[in-house]
Amino acid sequence: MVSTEGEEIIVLGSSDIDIHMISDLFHRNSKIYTAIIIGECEIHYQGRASSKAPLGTRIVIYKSDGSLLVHEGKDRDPLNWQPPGSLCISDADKGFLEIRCRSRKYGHEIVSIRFKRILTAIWCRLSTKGLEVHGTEKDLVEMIYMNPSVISPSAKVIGREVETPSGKIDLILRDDPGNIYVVEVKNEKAGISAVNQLDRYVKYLESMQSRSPDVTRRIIGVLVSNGITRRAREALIERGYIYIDSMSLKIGNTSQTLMKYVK
Amino acid sequence: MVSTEGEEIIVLGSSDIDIHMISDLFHRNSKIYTAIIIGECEIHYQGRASSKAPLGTRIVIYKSDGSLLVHEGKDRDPLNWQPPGSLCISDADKGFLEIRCRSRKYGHEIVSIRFKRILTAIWCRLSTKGLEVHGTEKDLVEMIYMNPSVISPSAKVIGREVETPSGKIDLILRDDPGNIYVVEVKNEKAGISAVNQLDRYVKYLESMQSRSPDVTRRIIGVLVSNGITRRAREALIERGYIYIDSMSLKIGNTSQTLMKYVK
DNA sequence: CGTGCCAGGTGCCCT
DNA sequence: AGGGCACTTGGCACG
Repeated sequence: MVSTEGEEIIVLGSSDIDIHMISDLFHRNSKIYTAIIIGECEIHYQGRASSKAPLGTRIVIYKSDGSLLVHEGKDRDPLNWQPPGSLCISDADKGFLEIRCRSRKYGHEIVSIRFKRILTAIWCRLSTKGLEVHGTEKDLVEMIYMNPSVISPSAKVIGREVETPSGKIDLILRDDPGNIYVVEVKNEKAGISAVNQLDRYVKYLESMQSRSPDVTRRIIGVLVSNGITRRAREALIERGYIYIDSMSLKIGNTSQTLMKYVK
Repeated sequence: MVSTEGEEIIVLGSSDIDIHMISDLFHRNSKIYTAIIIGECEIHYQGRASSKAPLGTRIVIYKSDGSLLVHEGKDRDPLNWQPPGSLCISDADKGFLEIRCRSRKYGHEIVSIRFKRILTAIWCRLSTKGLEVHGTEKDLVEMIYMNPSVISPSAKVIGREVETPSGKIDLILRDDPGNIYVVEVKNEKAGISAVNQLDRYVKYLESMQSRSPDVTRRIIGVLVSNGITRRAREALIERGYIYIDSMSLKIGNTSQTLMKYVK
């Protein structure tokens, strides 16, 4: 058994493996420590869907927040998992370590891991700091919100995160001629669904407008995204909407306007 | 240094830590072995977005398929990562281990991990078997495809995965009276977007039909899903479409029909 | 807590 | 390789 500096980390090598000890550590440490067990195991999952993984060598991680991950030697995503807040019970019966993990969020979900052989088992305290990501869609919306003239020189923001029956509209602008801009922002390459989404918003505003026909304004759909697929662009053009590549905004070209598109 | 059975696994405890050795093993083993390093590190990410993680204790996993994961003590998803096929370069300069990982898929993406302290480092061969998941949407579509009478007693399948400008229609059925059923299947709880999607398909088929007005059939939107949100249900009803809970199908109640909804 | 929706989404399958 | 889409999506923010 290899142990370091006041149980900051506990590492059990293959020569130290005792499944009763592991099972014991597993239960005792789970509130504070993250457990990492590497070994040959079979996995059964039953819940929203179901799966069965044959015997294979995998990494099992049980975090102190109650999330369970089972990783193989490929892919970013775990082979099997259980969401945060799940409860694992380990069991050393019949000479094999078995871990059963129940989800709290999805009451009926269960992952069972049966180890045929354990190569190493580790307990350690990991940080839970998280991080801030920049350059996200929210930032892009914020940028346009602070500088709506990138859409049209005289445009002012008249709405943000506006609720509709079909979803929330990122931004609504109005320029001096009275045109209304419905702006949908995607931080990624826009596909058909983005155009559909924008279309819904425009249609909704048009239907609202038709209920009070005293003021009738032109409603212009604007899609701001980091690229657009061919079919999406076709659908956008067919509906008479406008596409703006987000890169042309990000590089600070704030003088670029949409006036050339508006007759 | 703890090593077992012909390098099936290599475990370096804190007393064995030599960052030059680790850097060396990191480069030498990356094609076959998955590397797991636990220690205090700072992380910088720059790519589609950007992030910076302060000093914290984390697990770094570099899989043999070239995917990189950095996990903290919470959440199912990694704090930082790099997709499969990425290339990591480790560096032991200035007394600190630094790992830089570049994505092939997103050429400009880079994750840099700078270790202040390493608690343990492990190399092992993991399986890459994957698994088959059952109970997915595809299974549900297949089930209805094989047994369309669950939608309407006389219904026959006349289309599957039918391409439209707004996306693919899961199933199209026709019953003896000539009604057309546009079936959208969701394996999860359906929200507004699902209703919008269904609405698009129906509208599209209606527009197709209006082009050839010799045959005019009633087109009925059907949403099959595992639950539905309140607003989605309202929108569905307002448009005159039909909701079927997928559970009522899964439990084998194949005699249940929709005739009560069809006038 | 339900609902809606973005995500550095990822992974799969199709053309 | 690009596109469309499901996912045991996860995670967050808001009513």
